[in-house]
Amino acid sequence: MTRPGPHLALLLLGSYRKLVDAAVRELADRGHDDVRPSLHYAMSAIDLGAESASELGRALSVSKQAAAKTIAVLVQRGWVAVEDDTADRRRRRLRVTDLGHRVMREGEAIFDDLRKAWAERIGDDELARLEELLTAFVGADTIRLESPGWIAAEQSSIAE
Amino acid sequence: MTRPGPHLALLLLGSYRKLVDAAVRELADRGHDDVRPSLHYAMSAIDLGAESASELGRALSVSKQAAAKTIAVLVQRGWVAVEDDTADRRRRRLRVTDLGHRVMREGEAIFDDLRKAWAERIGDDELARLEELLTAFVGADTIRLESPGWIAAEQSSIAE
DNA sequence: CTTTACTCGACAACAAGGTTGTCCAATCCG
DNA sequence: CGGATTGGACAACCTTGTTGTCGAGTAAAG
Repeated sequence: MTRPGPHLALLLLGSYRKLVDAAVRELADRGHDDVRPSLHYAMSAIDLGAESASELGRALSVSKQAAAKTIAVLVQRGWVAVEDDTADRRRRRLRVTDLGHRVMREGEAIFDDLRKAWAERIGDDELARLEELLTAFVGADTIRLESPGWIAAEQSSIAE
Repeated sequence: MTRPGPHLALLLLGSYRKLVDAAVRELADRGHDDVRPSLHYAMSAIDLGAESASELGRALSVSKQAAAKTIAVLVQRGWVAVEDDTADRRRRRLRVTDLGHRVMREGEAIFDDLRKAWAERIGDDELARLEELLTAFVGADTIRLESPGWIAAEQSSIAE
């Protein structure tokens, strides 16, 4: 046992990575190579209404240039399609393809399975309690599920 | 609420980032600019016995080249000193300086404070329980505290 | 001793996922 | 209308990691 503070951070990061690594590995086994969490969240944000690169950037709390790069990857894999916007000819409208939705559904199913496996080990109520505690810490009202980067952008009012 | 599986991953990542962001910010306020967690863990690993770049790489589960880059930063900031090894003239021995130790102690104190603030919000026993659950998930026996990257390396055999 | 194998660390190129800054075309607004 | 703003492309760069290559130093046969 080391100092409790840094250890807690390590535990949180370790749990996240264990979960994500397992999901990425499992997704690869099912034929979807190299699905990064960020790609999943980007598609999710598009589905939730981020129709253009700029909007996606705002939704994910990253620059529009970063969003454009992510979109380029998604398009190249055939998970997202872009079309010209007839109403606003500057914009390029985004749409998750059927293939993209399939990848998302598989990813979600895998995460659900992993969560279930964890629940079986520590108990359903314990896991629910854990999620509750984490939610309380992260701030339930400001949580933006489509984004893995919302924390940094959030107004930082950590208890001190 | 969205699907529980992905949400859990987001909660874990979010909690980690909230904790680390707060610590980095607080450390900056105290005059230690841009202390990345990886720098802290690298110094910790050096203190724990990683005396050379190659050893540090192994301790952190990264390539020796990546370790060398981290060392370069630490040396440039005066947190780590390198000396020639008289016994093995290939090696450059690493040592955390007094200044480095001071930064580490401050970082640990801040993490402890943040943990305490969290404990006050949700209760001491609840936080302890949370740590217990996370430890169980991450795998208590394989945990390597000095490394934020041990998870990925854990079950995928050997590297380098 | 010498040869062969291995290790250490340096250097270079590159990847992922971000960041700024610049620029132009299109749209909005006063 | 004309200026301000927005959308997106392009480029350069940062961080933190990855390979690959290499020469020098050490270890271990033979």
